[in-house]
Amino acid sequence: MKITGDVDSVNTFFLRCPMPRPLRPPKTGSARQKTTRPYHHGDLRRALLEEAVRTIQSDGVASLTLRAIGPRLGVSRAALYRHFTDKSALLAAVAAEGFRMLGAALRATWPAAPPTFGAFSDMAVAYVTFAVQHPSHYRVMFGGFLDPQTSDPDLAEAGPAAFQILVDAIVDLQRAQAIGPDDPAQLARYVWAMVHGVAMLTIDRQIDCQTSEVEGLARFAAARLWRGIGVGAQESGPATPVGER
Amino acid sequence: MKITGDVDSVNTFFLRCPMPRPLRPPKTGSARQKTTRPYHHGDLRRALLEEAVRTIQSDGVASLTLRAIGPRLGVSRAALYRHFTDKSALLAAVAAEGFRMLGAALRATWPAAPPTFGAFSDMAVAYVTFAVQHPSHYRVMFGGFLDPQTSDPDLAEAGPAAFQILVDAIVDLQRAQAIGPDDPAQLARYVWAMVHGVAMLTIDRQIDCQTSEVEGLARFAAARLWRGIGVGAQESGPATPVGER
DNA sequence: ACCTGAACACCGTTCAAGT
DNA sequence: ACCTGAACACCGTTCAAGT
Repeated sequence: MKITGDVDSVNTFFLRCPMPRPLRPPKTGSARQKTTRPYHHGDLRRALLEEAVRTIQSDGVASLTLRAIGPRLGVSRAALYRHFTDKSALLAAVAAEGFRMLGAALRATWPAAPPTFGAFSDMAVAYVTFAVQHPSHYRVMFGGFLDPQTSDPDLAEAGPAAFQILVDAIVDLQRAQAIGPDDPAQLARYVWAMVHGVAMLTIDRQIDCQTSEVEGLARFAAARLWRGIGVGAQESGPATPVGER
Repeated sequence: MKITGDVDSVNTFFLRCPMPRPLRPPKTGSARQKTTRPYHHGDLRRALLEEAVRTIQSDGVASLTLRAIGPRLGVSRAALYRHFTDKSALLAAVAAEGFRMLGAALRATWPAAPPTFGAFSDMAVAYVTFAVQHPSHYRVMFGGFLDPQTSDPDLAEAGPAAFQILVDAIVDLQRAQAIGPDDPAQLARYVWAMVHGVAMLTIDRQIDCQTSEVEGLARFAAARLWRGIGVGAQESGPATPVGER
């Protein structure tokens, strides 16, 4: 078998993206204001969670250290263990928060009625956009850091709840006869895998990371997805969606 | 907006999979045979690489420790640094090996001629199957452990080479007029995101992990993908592919 | 109730010294 | 050339003791 296709194309979009990994922002004075609340912190749990997300955002999950985050808030390093039993509990809390945010973003795109291709496409874009705008949350949610079996109850509820929105949307579309009668669970897995794949490859910097281009790919994907699963699909989805280059 | 869809369905396939995380196999006698080669090891680099993959397979990437792997081969812990400059170099080597294996698996499914839906579907299945059979490699390749910018040259070549096979297949299909004239790069991103999504969600245990069911989903996805991107697609792809439940 | 400081058992990595 | 043993600067986590 001969390899023929345009060899250049791969180098133009695989492993390219000039955006540098953002550096930790300079420490502001507020990071050490133990003067105002030397003891009982207002909402230390919340503050620790936010500081953890901030750290992941700037340095990556790998270099998140529980030792550093307490002191950065003007608190001892053991203080964190009053609010999170261990590192995986902290990550589970980040993931649960992420699933809740993702769920809200998806829900916001879905109209009461009628379900349309436009709304479906918007939901796909919303999914990918969430991942691009909150890569720290997304990577914790899907980076394999969490034990998928026995996590904390908060996470065990938030994950499925977010996914259910996708299932519900598909059921809505089926009821409106906008898509065929395939097993909705299988369809949901298919659609989920699609948006998840785009999201993951994007935040891993393996496809374009510019927001506009990502939306273009998401809309392209949604249109192809629709033409694939739609009834009389050849004409109901846009042939050449926005964002194509 | 009211949540209506069958609530049960989510619990039946989100976060389910009884298969326990495999435990480290009991140490065999061969793991400590420093008697045969007390000094100059035959191919220590290769042995270290394999031991690392074995460790990731059983304990996960997170608990891969460079200290442990040398001694497990009957060698001091610093010996590894003669062959890999640091941990990320070791992971890069695992990833490069994985990309080469993946490339070979994909190439094997693609016939010299003519390109068909069957071959396209086989390639999708081969991609997902590779990930399921080599989850350690796959997670290192796509888990965000590697710096996508400046990795070692071996990896920088192997990754794009594997991806190019996908691009070439799409170009072949376009030349045979089996799929439409969309930008092949965009199509390749789309197809790649699809199989990557299925692969990732599967090895993260977020969708079914039984091999037969995964193949079913992969074939389902390939069929829907095809109906979406195929010319006169409604009749050229199988309406109800193998493995649907 | 919530926090602190010191401690324990780990890491990745280095380096003078050995063969 | 390749390997070793000890060392350094880190981790996550615990725990008696403080307020």
